[in-house]
Amino acid sequence: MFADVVVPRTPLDELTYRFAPEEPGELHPGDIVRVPLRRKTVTGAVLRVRADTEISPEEIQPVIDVVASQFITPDLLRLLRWAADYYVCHLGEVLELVLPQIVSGKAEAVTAEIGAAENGFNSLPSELEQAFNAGNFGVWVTAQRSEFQKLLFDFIRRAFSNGSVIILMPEAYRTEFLPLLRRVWGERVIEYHHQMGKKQQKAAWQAIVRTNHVVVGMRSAVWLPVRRLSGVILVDENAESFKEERVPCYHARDVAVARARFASCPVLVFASPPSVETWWNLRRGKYHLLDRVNFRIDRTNVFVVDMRQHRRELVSPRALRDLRNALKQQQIALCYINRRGLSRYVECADCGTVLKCSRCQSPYILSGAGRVRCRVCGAEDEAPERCAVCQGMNFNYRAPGVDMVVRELKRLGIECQSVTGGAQDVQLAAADAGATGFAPVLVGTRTVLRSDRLRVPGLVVFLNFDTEFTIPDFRSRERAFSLLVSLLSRKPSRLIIQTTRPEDPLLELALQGKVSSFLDQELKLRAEAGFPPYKRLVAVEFSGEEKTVVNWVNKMVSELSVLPGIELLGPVKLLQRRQGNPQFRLIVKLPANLMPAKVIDRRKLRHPRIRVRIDVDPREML
DNA sequence: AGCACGCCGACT
DNA sequence: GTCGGCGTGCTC
Repeated sequence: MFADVVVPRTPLDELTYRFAPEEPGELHPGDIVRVPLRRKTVTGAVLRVRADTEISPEEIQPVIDVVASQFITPDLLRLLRWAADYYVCHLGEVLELVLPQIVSGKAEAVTAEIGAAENGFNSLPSELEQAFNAGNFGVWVTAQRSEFQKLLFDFIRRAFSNGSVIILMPEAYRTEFLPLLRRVWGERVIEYHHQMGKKQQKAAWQAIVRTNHVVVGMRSAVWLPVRRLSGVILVDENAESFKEERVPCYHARDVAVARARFASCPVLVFASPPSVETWWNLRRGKYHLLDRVNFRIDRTNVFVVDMRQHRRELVSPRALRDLRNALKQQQIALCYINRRGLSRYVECADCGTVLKCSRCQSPYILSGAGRVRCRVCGAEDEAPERCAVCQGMNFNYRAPGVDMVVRELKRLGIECQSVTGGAQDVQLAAADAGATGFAPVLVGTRTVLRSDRLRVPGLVVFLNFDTEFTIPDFRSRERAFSLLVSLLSRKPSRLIIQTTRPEDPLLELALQGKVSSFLDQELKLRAEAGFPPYKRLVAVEFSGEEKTVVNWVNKMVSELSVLPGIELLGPVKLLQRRQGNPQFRLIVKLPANLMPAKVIDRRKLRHPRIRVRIDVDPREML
């Protein structure tokens, strides 16, 4: 008999080994086995057992022994194949996610045990209840926080009486929900994520694979080889951390849905507002909406400031007044700006000349300590005191960042501090403020908003909302809209939106809470332009010595462009980050119903001296 | 990914 | 005549 075995942490697919049925005992798909590979013994997973093979007998090695029988469940085996096909990677790379390094492949023998049956819970919406009864897959979406909180515990109870529940949520939600979950399910609630330290993570993994639990994690938890998956919950599908940056660059939402489909269990998604992809699935009846997506928004404390009236200012008089009031009342005030640093380009206030890089003529970025830096070639220089053309000494700082805002606010006599780190940073700053009785204005990029998610924010100022939706990226309008709507739904005591495009329908629809209208419009735009969800994008990145890469990319472009139904965007040379090899990025647009691996052949892209990285469903175009 | 093989230059 | 640099290619 022969077994097709996949070895984690290798860029390999199945390798065939032989076994005598009586020797290691009978082998099954999902077994964890030890096999010889080269001159070593490695641990792998059996994907398939069969009676014949095309490989010549002298090349075939025997299975050494079985570490754990039927450890990987059939639904997870299907997920492995799906993920390798979808994310255009090897099975070995996906298996690594299921059997991570920390457990070194030594999985314990497993006992299947069903969670304690629980009584006395409220019944779920009938369709969802039916799905649980019949053991059916389905995706249920809720957009209202109150509704989601009502459903959450009943969904878990219902699912947990049947097997394990995997809950995927960002850190900010975890700090809120974990204590509540622990109060009900005690020890059966287990955290699993990368912030918890290797030792703890290993202990969590071993407990989770032994018996049923309520698992709470971020994206990696979606791959856990739980005994029996009976429900998945995904909170805040717009959270950026659901997308993995390393290969395979999976999105936890998509993996969760695929996994639930193979495991035939329901998925509950809290999406406020839903993503365009989810909205499309709701519209065509693939997902079920449990409530409404639109919000009732109280506009009395929301102000849109037309910055065309205040061209030269970073902070409008209205915002300035409110920030001063907030300081006086010791209320938490947040200033949001989309960029870090001081300024993305500097121009002479007198003649309009833009400071440019001496080497490549790209606009210089003003960084701290009076220096300028080129983001294309990495050159760095002393910031000049005078304009080279007219000798003027006044400069305008366009497209300012966090540091510039801090500088400007301080000049205006506003106590403030920048927040750069994670959510904890702001919690700390807030706690600090509570202790000292003084709350400076907090200035930052997205984290500054995320931090305050769980409480009602005080004053929030969007300093330059334009940069949110004018970025040339098909997702930028969706991102800007969801940022605004999720903030509005948290009802800040006062919100100021500074923009030079107050008439943009995006703003009006957000301020009216008309989520469905916006998403419908967005779907129309995506359909017309041929973007997701109507098309699928795959980014292929090449890096290496410039000349070699250019030649190779051109060759790949000519090979890919002849394929039917394929459209190529680029290639584009990416802005260089510090020193290193130049990177080129090619975006392949394919029909949404095609599996990427059916079109993109990894082996053909390979080149000995070029690093190739494939990102399916990239988050950004650049 | 690792790891061996192999073909070239520098050294005993 | 040997050691070791890394470019190339394979793993059942």
